[in-house]
Amino acid sequence: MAGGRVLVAMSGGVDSSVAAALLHAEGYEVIGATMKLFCGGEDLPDRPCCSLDSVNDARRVCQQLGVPHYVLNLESAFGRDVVADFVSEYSLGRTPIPCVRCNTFTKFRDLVRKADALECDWIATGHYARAIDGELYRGRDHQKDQSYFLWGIDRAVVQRLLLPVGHQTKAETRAVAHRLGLEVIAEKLESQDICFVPDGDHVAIIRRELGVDAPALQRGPFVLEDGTPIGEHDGYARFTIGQRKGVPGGFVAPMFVIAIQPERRAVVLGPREALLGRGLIARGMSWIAAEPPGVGARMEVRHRHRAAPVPAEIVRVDADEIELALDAPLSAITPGQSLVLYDGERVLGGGIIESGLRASARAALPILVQLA
RNA sequence: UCCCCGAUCGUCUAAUGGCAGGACAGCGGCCUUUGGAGCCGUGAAUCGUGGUUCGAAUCCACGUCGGGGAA
Repeated sequence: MAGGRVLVAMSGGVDSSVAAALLHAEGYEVIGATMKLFCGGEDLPDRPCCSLDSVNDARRVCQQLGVPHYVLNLESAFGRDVVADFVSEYSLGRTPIPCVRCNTFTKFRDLVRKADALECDWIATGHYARAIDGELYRGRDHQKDQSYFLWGIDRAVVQRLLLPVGHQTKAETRAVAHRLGLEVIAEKLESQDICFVPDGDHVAIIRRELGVDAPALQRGPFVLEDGTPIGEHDGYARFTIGQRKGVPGGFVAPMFVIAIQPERRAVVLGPREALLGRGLIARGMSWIAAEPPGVGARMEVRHRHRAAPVPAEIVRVDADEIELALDAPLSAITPGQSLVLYDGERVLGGGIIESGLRASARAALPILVQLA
């Protein structure tokens, strides 16, 4: 039976509540903490994430467990490290993952400092991933695996990380919640959307932060790869690589966004095959593995959440940047999204995708285009 | 001012006298701690007015709009 004091980041949802309950049952001295990330002081409407309901749910779970519960204000740091970056990336025509920034900077850096102040030995969350002997692994339930979002955690933090629900499935987590009498939160819905953009309208955040005159929100051309204009869009911040929704129709086959050119406010369209890439470059690498891989190393990589890992080889790597050659082409390699490298179940590290290396037109094609 | 050519879902287009069909976009659902994608489902059109015909998107007349043409 393990022991020690653990700070559990509690959102008020099922996963983190069960994490706290499991650790408490195992004999840890649990302290619950709910982060306040973006409300107070602003005139924003109700926000699910740090709404009173969420804080109250977390508090009620802590009361039920008989453990202390704190609300920690990380609002200014979150605004700087997550929201500002989010807006900045979109204005560059890239597609950020705020959850990754939140994990890297807010949850597993700033919150850890709070844990230190409270003299905690451990830090815990409700993520579906596993931390074992200072290494990070995918969640046992690959359908729920959230390791993709966790590559930026400092190696030293992984060594004191506890992720109890990562060893079970979502259904098991709910079952545990019922068994432990946490009826308050046992059947809460999965969180969705970005926490500070509850209605899914990320453009509204950009507008709020940069104003209606921001270039990313102005009209601009839809063009084909050869430059042929085929219409207008209402702002390139509304698009991401691989997107089909909102693209003009009338072509023989579906058209997708294959590039965004902020300098011309252009959204470039092309057929599905044009999305394929045989390699990619990523920056801002963070290594969790004890021994980061070098040139020639083979591994599996994921270039987006819920994508199956695919085999790849390191072509070039330096302190900050890495270039990979993929065994088979990947679709829609998107600047701003995360690249995560795996050795089987183990997370080696990750970075931010800078660019995809286009599959050659010839290599790309036993392609379809039906419609006789 | 005359002569040609053209006009079908939001878009691109099938149907040449016999139930207006498809693709893309849209909308809804599933999936999902980013954004997407994917899958399932669904609404949507014959430029107008007359005429011929058992029956008109289709043939005829006039009109409207668009493109082209030496008065």
